Amino acid sequence: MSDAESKSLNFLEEIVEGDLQSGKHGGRVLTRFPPEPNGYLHIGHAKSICLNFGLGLKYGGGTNLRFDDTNPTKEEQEYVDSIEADVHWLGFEWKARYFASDYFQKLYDFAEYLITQGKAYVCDLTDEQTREYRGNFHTPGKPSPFRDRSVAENLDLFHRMKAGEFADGTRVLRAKIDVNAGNMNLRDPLMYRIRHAHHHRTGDAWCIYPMYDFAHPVSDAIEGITHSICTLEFEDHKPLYDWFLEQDVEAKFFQKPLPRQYEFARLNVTTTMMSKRRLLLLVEEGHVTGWDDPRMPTLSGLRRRGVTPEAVRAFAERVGVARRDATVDMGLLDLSIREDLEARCDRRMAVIRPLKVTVTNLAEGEIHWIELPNHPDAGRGTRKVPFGRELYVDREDFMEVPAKKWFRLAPGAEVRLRGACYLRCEKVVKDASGEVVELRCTWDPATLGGEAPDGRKVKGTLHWVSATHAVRAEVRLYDRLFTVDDPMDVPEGGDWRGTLNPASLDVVQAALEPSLGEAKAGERFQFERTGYFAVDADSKPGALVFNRTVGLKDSWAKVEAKA
RNA sequence: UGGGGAGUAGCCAAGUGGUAAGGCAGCAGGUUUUGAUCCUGCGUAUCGAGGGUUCGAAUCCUUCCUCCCCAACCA
Repeated sequence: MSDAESKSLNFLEEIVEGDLQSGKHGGRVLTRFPPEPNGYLHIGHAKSICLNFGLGLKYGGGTNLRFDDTNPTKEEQEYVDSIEADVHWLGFEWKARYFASDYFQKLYDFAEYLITQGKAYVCDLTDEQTREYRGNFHTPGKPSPFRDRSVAENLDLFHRMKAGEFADGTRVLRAKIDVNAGNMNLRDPLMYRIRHAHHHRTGDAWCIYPMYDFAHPVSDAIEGITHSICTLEFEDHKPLYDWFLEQDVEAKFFQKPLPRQYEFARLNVTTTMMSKRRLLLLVEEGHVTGWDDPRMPTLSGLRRRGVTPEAVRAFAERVGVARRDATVDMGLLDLSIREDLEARCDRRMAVIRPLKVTVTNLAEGEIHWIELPNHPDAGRGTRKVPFGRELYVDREDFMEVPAKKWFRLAPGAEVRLRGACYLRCEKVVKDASGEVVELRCTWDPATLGGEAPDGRKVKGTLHWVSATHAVRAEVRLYDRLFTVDDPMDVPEGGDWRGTLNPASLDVVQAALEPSLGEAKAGERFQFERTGYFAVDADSKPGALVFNRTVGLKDSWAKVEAKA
């Protein structure tokens, strides 16, 4: 990173630094990450987490994890657990963990206060009528016939709502603001609705639940949040956020200065989607194996694929923070992953699609154990790899009619087998259907180790595995989940599911060098010339399973594409 | 036809009146027993468009255009 880049602050950092300088919050910085526990965290949330926790860390403050659990019909403990695990995995520690439901009593007390101030009223309109009265962008709203109930009546009704006297949907508590406001959020928004539902934390203690717009600012204020950061779509909720907090005119509920909301653009990434609802559909309809399917943009999916938290954080850093809608190329995530894995992974040889090679001038049973470095950087140790008469190379590394600039195996061509020797293809064996099933080759014993004493050069170096020593493993080759940049951009009447990539998963039986036989779930390797792979949770000794985390950059593919 | 945002190279993104950072992608080389990594070089971006203010504008004013969000008893 250059100096110029490291010095430029994003607009939120500028705001925080400005507040720090003016002493607005007495030098305090407290942010919060407020997920609703109704789904798994995805890469878009990662941006928000890195932003919120990053600000807390950078300015010596902290960040609260607060579950926004105000809707009992959608939220579950399972999601609470996964979210906590994901935040920890990403590498962040919250200063405190709260639930909006921790504040149900305080919220209720404040609502009661607003009623006594004539700022809130109980409304008996049905949801349909409420919508009608609210009007739309072009027509002003009409005041609810219940708008002018007396404080005493409102108080009584509100108490009885809480006591469970009324059925779901029969009454709501509304803020009395402005039924004609251009900002629809201000047309007497709902504060409470009746829901005789079991809440994952408060059980059956409540049958009225606060709405987000009421609960969120109040929760922020209770916790003493200084900067409440959310995404752009909440921008026109800000007047409401401020309105609620400003109604505490006697300062009986909150301490000043009040928290302030700031918005940034949410993250979009090509060839995937962040909609929790649609992600859920992918799971439910079986397009993926679960929330942690390695093709999912969820943190649990990325983790299972073998992505490290460091890579995700680096990605979030690169993506930046601004207020304009943006869609980042998935390639940027790939790059961040490769960059991280390049340094940390030991190298191994694995043949993804085995093609048999017989070294005809090598005696049966003659084995050379070759010592190979674990990493280009010295000091990372070595391991031994057996070289014998029967080998496998990747089918992709052989071309019967070589293309221009093809450096790999072809009839008569000589290549290097990584760490072993020079090898020349003498004969191609095909089966009845014409498919190439074996290459008969000769090696040059003088090149043992991989270099020719006579100085002759070879352009291609191939990975290989001894067939007699190979460890078999299932390898899951993952690719983009969708075939188009924006899966939602489908023609009229089309279904986004139609853009799902039918080849997003390719399962193959690979042949690995024997040292990989001991690989444990979670371990990561670079399979030389192929990509980065992680041992899947499904993996067992004797039945190994590897996930392709990301492929290596492939400049041959580019040459080929241009031809 | 209401309210709120945003428009800087293919994708992100700095810049806040003094004459356009950086990253990614792309292109061209070099090193290389991974066509990986690494290294070097390469961009005149009508700063959405027009008009204006100014010695000077991506930055100020003005008109216009385009895109995004808002009419859940969701968050």
